[in-house]
This record gives sequence, C-alpha cells and structure tokens, in this order.
Amino acid sequence: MSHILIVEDDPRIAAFLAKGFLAKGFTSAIASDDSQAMALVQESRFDLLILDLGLPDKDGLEVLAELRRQGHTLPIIILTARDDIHDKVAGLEGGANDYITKPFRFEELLARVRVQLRSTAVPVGTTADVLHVGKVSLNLHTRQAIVDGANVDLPAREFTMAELFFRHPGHIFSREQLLEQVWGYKHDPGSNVVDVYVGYLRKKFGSHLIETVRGRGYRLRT
Amino acid sequence: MSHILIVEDDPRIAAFLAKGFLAKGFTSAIASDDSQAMALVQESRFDLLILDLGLPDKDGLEVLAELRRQGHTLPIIILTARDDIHDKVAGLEGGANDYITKPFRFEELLARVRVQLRSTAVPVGTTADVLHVGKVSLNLHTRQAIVDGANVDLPAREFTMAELFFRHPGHIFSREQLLEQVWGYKHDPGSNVVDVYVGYLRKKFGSHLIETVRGRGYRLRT
DNA sequence: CCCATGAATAAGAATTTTCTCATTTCAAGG
DNA sequence: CCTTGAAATGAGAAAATTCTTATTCATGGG
Repeated sequence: MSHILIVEDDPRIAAFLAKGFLAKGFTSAIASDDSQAMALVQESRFDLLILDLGLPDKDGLEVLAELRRQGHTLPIIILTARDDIHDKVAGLEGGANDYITKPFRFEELLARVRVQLRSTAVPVGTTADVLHVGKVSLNLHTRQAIVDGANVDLPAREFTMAELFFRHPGHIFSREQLLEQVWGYKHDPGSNVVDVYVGYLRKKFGSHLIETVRGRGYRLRT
Repeated sequence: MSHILIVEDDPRIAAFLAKGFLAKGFTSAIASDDSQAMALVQESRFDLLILDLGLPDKDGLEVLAELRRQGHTLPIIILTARDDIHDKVAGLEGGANDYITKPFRFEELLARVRVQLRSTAVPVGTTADVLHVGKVSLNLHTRQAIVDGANVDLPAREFTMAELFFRHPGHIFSREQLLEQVWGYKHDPGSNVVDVYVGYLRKKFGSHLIETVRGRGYRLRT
C-alpha cells in the first residue's frame, strides 16, 4: 500500500492522522519540523505528503518550495488552519496538489488522498521523468541537473553521459563502453575524452558522485 | 491555451465563470444540461471540465460516472452548493479530481484549475516518445528529428522550439509566446531570434511544415 | 502601382561545446 | 622511497551553436 509522510508539529493531530491512515491500510511517518521533513524525504520514498503550514521553525510554504526545487514530484496536500484566500492561492500555485483547511473531516481528507494517489498511478512500462542519486537529480525532460536546489544546464554530451550513469547506479562502465554508448562507434580508441567528460561532470555534481575504479572504469556511487 | 467545458444550468454563474476564464487566457464552452455536456465532450477536445451537481435533468454525479465509464480521463472539478460530506466523498471517489463548494472565490477556483492542468502535463516516457506530424517525427528521447527516414540532429534551442510546435499542432504561437516558452523571460523584445529559428527549422523540416500567420505568429500545419 | 509594415534571409560576431594533447598528479607494488 | 602505469587537469584549437544586424523579399492596403 502507499506510504504517507505527515509533516505536522501538533503531536495530537499527527497521531490522529497516522492512526486514521493505518486503519485504512496506509503506512505513515511523522515529521514535526522542516528539517526532519526534508531529511525523511531524502532518505525514504513516500507516495504522498501531508503538510501543515504552521511549523515552528520554517514556514511550510518554504518546505514546499524547497521540495519542488529539488525536483520532487510527489503529491503534496496542504492541511492547515490558515483559511485566507491568498494562502490558498500561494500554496496551490506554489506546487501543492490540494489545500484543505482545518477543521476538516477525516473522510474528506481520505477521499482527497485517494484522488492524488489515483492520479499518481503510473502506467506500466513507463519510466520516471526525474532520476535521483544522492543530492543530485536529473530531469530527463529539461535535461538539467538539480544540485543543492540549483538548476545546472548540461550540454548534450555531458547529459547523455550523466543519464547513462543515473540509469545504472553502481554499475562500472569501462572507458570503451562509455565511448560506445555516449559517442557511438565511430571513435578513436586512443582518446581520453571520457576522462575529460567525467571531470566536467564532477565539477558540476561534486567530485565524489562519480568514482573511479582503477583499471576498470567509472561508477556512480549509490 | 487550455479549453474548459463549464457544465452549469444557472446562466449567470456560467457566464461569470466563462468571463473569468477568458480574462485569464482560457477558452471555454458552456453546457446547461447533461445531454449537451455529453455531446460537447464527444465532439470537441477539452482540457478540463467544471461540473455543477445540481443539473435540472440528470444528477451531475451520473454525468461524471458516464464520462469515466466512457474512458474520458480529463480532469473534472465539481463545483456545487452541496456541502454534505457524503456528497464530497461520493464525488471524489467517483472520479472527480477536485470538489469545491459554493460560495467560492474565483481565485481559488483558478488556482485549482491550474493545479489540474499542471498535473495533466504528461511526463516524458509516459506517452509515446515520438511525436509525428506529417512526414516529420520528433524523438523526445534522442532529441532527433526523422525527416524522410533520415535522422537529423537538433541543437537544444531548435529542439525546444520544435517540441513546442509538435505538442500543439495547429496552434498559433505569437513571437512573444515563443520567446517566453523557448527562451524564457529574460529576453530582449526587439530581437528576431524567433524568426531566425523558424528559418532553421524550416531548412531541416521543409519549408511548408511551419506556416506563418501574418501579424500573429507561426503555426504547425496539421 | 506604390508604400508601409511584416517576414525571410545572409553574413558574421560572440559564445559555448567538443575534443586533443601535453603535463601533472596519483596510487599500487616492489 | 621509487617506479610505473593510470588518471586528472590545464590550455587551447576546432567546431558548432546562438544571436544580432543589415538587407532583401513579400503582402495587403490605399
């Protein structure tokens, strides 16, 4: 079943939600502030996020913005006491998928959660639009990488190489394989283009993401 | 822009909505009962449907069910006076994507419409990876065009522009729209880059595929 | 037919990407 | 520590892309 992250600082509401979801067959985790939320999203995969706007530290809208900036596409439902029309519009335009004001009926929340999960159901045989490894995301559509929340443009060759690595994290590619896959068959085997391009990617992604396996080639850290 | 079907028997509300949408750049059509609604959906393609539940003849929920049974997947937003929790749950479980109760603020409706249209934007890989128009195909993954069976590489800018045209065949894009969509907001309005790039694409695709609409912009022939 | 405006094109400057080569740095084994 | 092959890097040439400017061409109205 689906896994839901509840970002809510009031422990009573959080527990109420978690219990309700459990009864309906969903699993959940609770984050009581923004940093916990961000950490949990990084390390574990959730299908949906319930977001309270009234967090102690940072505003919930900032959490929303940060998540979207990092390229996360999971559905986010804002659940808050703020009834103001400007908040609603800001939330929805800012990347939330739904906005519910307290007090609310659990049945309605549940129905809205189901709507979101329904629309997320990806047809079989299709792939995701964004590949994530560590702190770096690769948007296959815009052909940009997102590193620490910042968009980085990748030239064609660099992107092709990055995509290959991101589609096979942990796999060791020899220089010959990379030449073949990224440059095609038509190439001078005495060239060190591969080395140079690995260097380019490291400069953009950080030097630790792609590691060299001496004598064998390169590999994307998992 | 997007095309919205408003199913609403109260002509004043319908007109209010239509006017509001128009001001925001959406086009719309109005159906005042269920049979009109069904007929319009069959004959024309809408991007979104606003559905009132209190129709004179048939219940709006039946219209919803019938549309979903026929396999229509367009987003449907229920907009109704019925505030009852059971109606809400029935609507959302019955295939609606959102449920708004009257009285409502137009800004909120608009924000929710945008949420739906945003989520309709199909990620690469979920639909065919190749768009065809006439004798030209566009491979969204390899970013090549195929013209008369021959692969033609497209540089980034050309490809982005081509993709925009291919995703909306027949639609007239003004130069400003193209600048915005392909180059982003950061641009000199006195430039004729758009003209130049249309020229580049014509050179590769053949001169007749993209036609100019004098005084208005360019359009992909269907 | 002529004019005015919009559109197309040619040419080339500026910029970015791509790739090579030479040199430096590194790592493992003796 | 030294050697040696492997890997990384710096510099820059070559090539392709991107964009501007100036000019030519086309179209529709008077």
